[in-house]
Amino acid sequence: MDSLDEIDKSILKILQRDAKQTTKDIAAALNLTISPVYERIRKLEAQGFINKYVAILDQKKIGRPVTAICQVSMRYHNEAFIENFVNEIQHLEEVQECYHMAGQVDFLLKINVKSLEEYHDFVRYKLSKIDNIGVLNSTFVLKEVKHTSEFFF
Amino acid sequence: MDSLDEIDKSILKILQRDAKQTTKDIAAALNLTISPVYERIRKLEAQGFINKYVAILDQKKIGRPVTAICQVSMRYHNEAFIENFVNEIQHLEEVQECYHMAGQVDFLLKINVKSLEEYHDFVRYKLSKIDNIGVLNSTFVLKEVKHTSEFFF
DNA sequence: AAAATAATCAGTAAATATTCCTTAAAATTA
DNA sequence: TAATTTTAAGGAATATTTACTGATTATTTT
Repeated sequence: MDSLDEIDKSILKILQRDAKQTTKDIAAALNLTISPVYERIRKLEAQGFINKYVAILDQKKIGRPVTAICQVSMRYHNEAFIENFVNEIQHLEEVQECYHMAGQVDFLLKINVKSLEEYHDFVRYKLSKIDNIGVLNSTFVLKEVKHTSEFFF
Repeated sequence: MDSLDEIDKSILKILQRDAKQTTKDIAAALNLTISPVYERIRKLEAQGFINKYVAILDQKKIGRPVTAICQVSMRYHNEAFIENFVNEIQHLEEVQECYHMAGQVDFLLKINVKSLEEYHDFVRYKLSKIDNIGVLNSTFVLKEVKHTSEFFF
């Protein structure tokens, strides 16, 4: 089947915080031996509960301290324009997140760059080049109060 | 020193996509032996370029398909109220991201929940309970167009 | 050009991941 | 209820990776 019991949830909780924990460590934390924990993790991967394992970098340390939120509305709401926009966004490396929204604004984007100048270049030479963009509204993050990739259980 | 050369950047690029690649694999991709790659990774961790390694779960598969963007403005902009808000947010598991913003609105939050009903409960019984909240505006994600934790180089 | 420093290579012991088989528990069915 | 099937857990053996060492080569500094 495809549902999570309490042990599965505990494993996911741990791996969401620290994927470098060894099977041994996790087993010890859950009062189990290595084998069942190992098999459960492989199963969670195979069933698609776990998508991937990634390294999380330090935004400031790597020299990309500027985060902007950009809200975009399309001029016309044709499927072709929407599809084009969605496609173009995939190729823009500065865009970390992009959501098609309900409400006033069509898309909300989270953009990460080195500086305000780089943000300017991004908007002017990349984002604005996409066809059929109507309103485009940028605000900047003063402080990252919280940021996690964890889902709670 | 504390700056990244091209090899470091390549390593970080790889680890941001797939942290389960072995040192051997990465070494092969970069035409190096295991040792230098191994040492560089340890150094990148020690110097704080890499913060952590995490498992990324499948939002829908784990049954949490609703994402909301919630924009919050405070009634009064006292330091004490701000600090309190920031503190309270840390404890709310539904909040995946929270940014203190420049512009019209004080805070932008990304909330993840099981259902609209759960979102209602979150707003009514958790978020609204925080002192000094003025305006509170929610919009919902119709479609996640793009979402990555990668920083580009 | 010589000296000092840093990075890389190659090899090895220890730890971890992986496989396979056995046992126990739970659920299903006769 | 007992027998059967299914599922999860445990244990032991093997493969792989990690962590570390010392020697060698490249690079930088003076």
